[in-house]
Amino acid sequence: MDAGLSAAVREVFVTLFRKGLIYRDRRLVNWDPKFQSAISDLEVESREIKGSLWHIRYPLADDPARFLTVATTRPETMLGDTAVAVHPADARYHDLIGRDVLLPLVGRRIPVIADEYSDPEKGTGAVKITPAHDFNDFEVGRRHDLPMPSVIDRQGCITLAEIGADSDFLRGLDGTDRFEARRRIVAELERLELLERIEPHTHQVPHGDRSGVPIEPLLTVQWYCNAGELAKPAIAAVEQGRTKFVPQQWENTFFAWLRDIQPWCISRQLWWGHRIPAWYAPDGTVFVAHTAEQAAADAARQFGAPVALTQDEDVLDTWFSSALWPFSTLGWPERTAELARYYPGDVLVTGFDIIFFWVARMMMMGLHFMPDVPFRHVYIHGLVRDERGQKMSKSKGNVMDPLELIDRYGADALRFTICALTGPGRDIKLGPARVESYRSFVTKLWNAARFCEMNGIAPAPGFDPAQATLPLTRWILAEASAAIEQATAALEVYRFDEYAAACYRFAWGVFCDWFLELAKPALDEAEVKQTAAYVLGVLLRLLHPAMPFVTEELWDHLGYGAPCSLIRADWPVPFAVPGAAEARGELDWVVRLIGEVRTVRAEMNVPPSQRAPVLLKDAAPASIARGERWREAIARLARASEFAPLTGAVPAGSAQAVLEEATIVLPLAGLIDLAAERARLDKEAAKARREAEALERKLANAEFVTRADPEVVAETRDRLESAKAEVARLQAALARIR
RNA sequence: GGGCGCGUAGCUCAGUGGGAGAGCACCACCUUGACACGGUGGGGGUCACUGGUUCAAUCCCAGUCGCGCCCA
Repeated sequence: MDAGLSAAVREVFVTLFRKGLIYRDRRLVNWDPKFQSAISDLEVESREIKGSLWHIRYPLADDPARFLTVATTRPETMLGDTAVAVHPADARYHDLIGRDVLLPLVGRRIPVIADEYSDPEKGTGAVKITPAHDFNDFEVGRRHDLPMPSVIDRQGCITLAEIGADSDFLRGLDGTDRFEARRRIVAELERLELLERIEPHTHQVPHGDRSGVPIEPLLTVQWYCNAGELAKPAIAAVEQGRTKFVPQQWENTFFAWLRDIQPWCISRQLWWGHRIPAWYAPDGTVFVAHTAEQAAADAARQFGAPVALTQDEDVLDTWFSSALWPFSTLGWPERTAELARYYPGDVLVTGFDIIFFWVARMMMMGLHFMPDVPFRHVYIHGLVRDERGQKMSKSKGNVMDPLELIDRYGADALRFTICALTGPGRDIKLGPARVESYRSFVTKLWNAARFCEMNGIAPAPGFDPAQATLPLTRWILAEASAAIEQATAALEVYRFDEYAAACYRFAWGVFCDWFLELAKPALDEAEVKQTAAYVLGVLLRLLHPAMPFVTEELWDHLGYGAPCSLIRADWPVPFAVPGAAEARGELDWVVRLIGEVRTVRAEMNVPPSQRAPVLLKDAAPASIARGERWREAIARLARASEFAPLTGAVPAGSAQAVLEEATIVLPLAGLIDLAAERARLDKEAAKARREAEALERKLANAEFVTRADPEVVAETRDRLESAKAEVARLQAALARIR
């Protein structure tokens, strides 16, 4: 054990012991017969077992001809029965309350008691009470002050030590395994005709989650921590928002567990772990101290002479020391500089299954000893499941080895994939196909950077986005700034999926698809090159958390900084760009123009190799001017042989599309099927008409106009105007080719 | 039994009280000057169901059905 952490553990144990928050107690524990140790409630899992409900006749002590029939799932525990309980309101058994029955096989007289634990609906309504081997029975035993003899030992075998034996049958059971004992007891009861019937019964049986064997509740002396007391500040801290769960709904899970927390059994009978700092004098007096020497000194003072002490053999539950992790790792109980700097932490990232085990315990201990919350936020992520949503498990054989995925697709691809799939409060389904598709994105970024490098694009140290003069550069810089804003906002609220999407959209859909394409003819201009380098630098910084290796490589190689400097580079912040709105208006128009032309050509099956003029009819002078400025891009990206305003009539056999006030005319006589073009325009017009009609209906509704937000009404009117205008232009276009 | 979450395009999932989205997959076309791990375009959804609130519901409320998880 690490010396520093051991010191923290001892300090915590001694302090809590002296405050009475740690104590020894004889209670029922979950005993794992395989590991030969107590385990916590959380390490117990219920498994559904197809068992039986044995109905056993318990004769009345003073009227052996009459029976009280009890139903049980564990007949072997009957040796330790000390009562039979019936519900106080159960008329069937009313006259029996207070009388005794004779415990079969054992012959002990045990009372019939009234207790609400007994459920009249279940079994026979009469339930045997074995306080030393059942948690509910233990509580009943406490309420009625019943004896609590143990009849099963730590190995899970019958022991007669506490009940004695006066028959060969009983003596023969001593030391037999609990399940073998069950068989023999059932057989003996049957022989004695005390077994009324056996009913098939499916029920939940507690199993050790690691050992896989049925848990045996055992009455033992263990060390306990008063978790109920320590939980109060932890609950308050979350209620007050000093620690916040993300997603917030997990607070319910946290509260539900802490508000109903049981005494925490912290001792374990294992050979590994922090040994309990408690020493016993020969008479059993316990001395809890930081060291053996201190304990010896305490004992000597108390007894007036030195006495031989033996240290407790048990070790502490691993979660006891884990609970101290947020401060024990920083040197506590020393008041170190690290502790001052790093406690409390900002965020704990973990899975929901750890909320009970670790998060709650770190909260309890942190608040008690520091005393402040150990972290401000607890981010609960989903589980990584296989492609079909199955939990990965070795026995199912559906475990994915991350190293194997990394070998195949790269660490960046795997990391970005998980980031992109991590929605709020949801498990993720991961498979090779998903990783493969995001690998394409890594490659895309790599190729974009390679293209930049080939064109001599290199970071310009003094570059200032505010000095940009061109529509193209102003536009991409404004887009970059918006991407920074989106990515940052997403990360701040732990929306890793939105962060990944914002980066993906900007890098691929804007930077690669449009900026680089539009910049191609202008790559000899310094401002364009510098802007490209600047924006690529923004992208590398934005993507670095999700794609550390590729971004780092490009950062170094392209000269953004020294090797390994990207991780320390400042996170990009949004910036102002002069004339951004105008630039965006222009570029959006160009993109839409090219898009419209592409759509029409593709739908009319015009092959890209077939160039055709792009003519603008009824276009405003500003639109014509815009088109002139982007003549080259329109030619290259819209496969235009020329770009010009249309004067005069639309040539026969033209395809048409509407862009705002203008109609795009593509003279494609002989290349397209005019009937198909008419059908296409018809479809477009019908769509626009449906839209216009829906908006008209809405505006015709007086309630809508008077009660809806005026802004919504105005926006609806605008939309109706443009829909109607589009219908008119499409109809005009149709009329020309009829 | 109590609690939480989920049902939106073929798949995986975002989403918002007012125009249904993305990625992948699919179909068609394309060796257009980084990228076929690519480019361009396209088809595809009664937003599980039933009621209610509202001028307006995929979104809010109630219930039903189905799925998952936690606790007992």
